[in-house]
Amino acid sequence: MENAHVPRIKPARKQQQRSLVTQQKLLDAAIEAFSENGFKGTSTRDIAERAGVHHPLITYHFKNKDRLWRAAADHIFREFHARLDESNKAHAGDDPRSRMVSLIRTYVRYAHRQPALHKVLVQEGSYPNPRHDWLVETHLRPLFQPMIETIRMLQANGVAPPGNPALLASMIRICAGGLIALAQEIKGTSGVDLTAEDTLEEMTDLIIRVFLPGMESDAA
Amino acid sequence: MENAHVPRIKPARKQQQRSLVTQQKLLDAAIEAFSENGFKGTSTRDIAERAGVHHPLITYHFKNKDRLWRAAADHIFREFHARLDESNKAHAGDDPRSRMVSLIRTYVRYAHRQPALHKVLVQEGSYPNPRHDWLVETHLRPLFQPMIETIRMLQANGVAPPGNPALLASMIRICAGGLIALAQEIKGTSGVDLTAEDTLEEMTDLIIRVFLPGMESDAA
DNA sequence: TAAAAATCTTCCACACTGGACTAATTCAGG
DNA sequence: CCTGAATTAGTCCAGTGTGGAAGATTTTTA
Repeated sequence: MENAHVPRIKPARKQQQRSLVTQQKLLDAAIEAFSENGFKGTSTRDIAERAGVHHPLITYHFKNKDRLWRAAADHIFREFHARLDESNKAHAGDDPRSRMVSLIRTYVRYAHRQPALHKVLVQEGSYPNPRHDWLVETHLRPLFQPMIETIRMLQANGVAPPGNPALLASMIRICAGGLIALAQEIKGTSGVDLTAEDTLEEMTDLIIRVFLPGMESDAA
Repeated sequence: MENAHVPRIKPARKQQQRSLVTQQKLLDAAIEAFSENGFKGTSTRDIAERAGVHHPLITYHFKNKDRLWRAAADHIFREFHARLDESNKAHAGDDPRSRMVSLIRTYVRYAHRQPALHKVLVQEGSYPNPRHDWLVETHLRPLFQPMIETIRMLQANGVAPPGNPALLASMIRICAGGLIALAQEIKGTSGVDLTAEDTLEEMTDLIIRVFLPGMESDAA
């Protein structure tokens, strides 16, 4: 059969279902492993084993360890970003303070479900390296700039305490994500179990009380 | 200082000076390396190279990688504890709020000089492991119990906001240490440079304003 | 159905790991 | 200034790490 008509340059076959499953398993395993042991401390064999697949599949699907790391980080942050957008849309009409409160709640909820969100950051942020730079450029800065603006507005309204808004934003973030990431340690030192839903709620309320002490003196 | 590693039997001869130097170099290098890449991610060869000594010397001076890690962590926390004691002694007569403020300042100052104080904690606290358990038992709990008590007192005085004192204490700590550990990232996302003295000062003041908003209504 | 693409499995080369072991050097104490 | 313990240098090893080659297998498409 010679159908030598227009030779399609790339037929582009569709990706198979099993491939997606394998990739997802590898991503999940990678997130877990990297968040525990950092980039250097994690072996591709460990990841493959956690995922229950043969380790050369990492090369096939993600090229190498570095790209797998980026894919994993990307996965986490995209997912988080999606939650954030949902939250923003749902509370678009609220007053600034309520919007901030929703943002904090969304953050806490996601950090609880996916502690790697913060762990990976700390693991890679401990020293200068290209992965961290990439993370800052691609995800962190876009996420934080709006938050800083919101804080600035809340300060103008007298809801948030005065001071460098970037610092304040970082504090809020680290109080939520950082504490959840250190849940193990906090349990050990003080008995407070941050994996429990009600303790999390308590923590969220405390963050709000501390960082947004002003009334929602909504006037504008 | 504890040099219980070397002489297994009777020290028929006293430890040589150069040995102490080597140990110190190894400890410093180990702190740096472990805080960057975690326990798993750090090779003894890397540590030896940073220290400028041959790697089998680690075996000679510290027996193995695990003991070197413990010695390094011990070094950091003992030093920190010493600073804390100084501070406590110097401000023993002050009112509770002033004592807390001094404690925060001491903490920030040391975390700035030795960021590994917090980095090592996060690196090892990311997943359950014997080193972390040891750290909690040996250093963290003894450090934190008094702090929680102080917070409780400040809450009674109306200086600190109400809420779980253990959570509040953890937040204060992580706002100081965690932010300093993430200085790299914060610089990248918001341009705020937490390695600069005056920015640090700003951060400290902000922490105090946020977490100890009440007047020092000293009455007792 | 059969060829071709996509996916998976089995292997290999080579670097790095923690630790053991011995030889060489330095230095404290007589 | 000699002697031997303390310390350091130099090698080695068995195990594990990474990345990739090449072949086997499954799925898609024609």
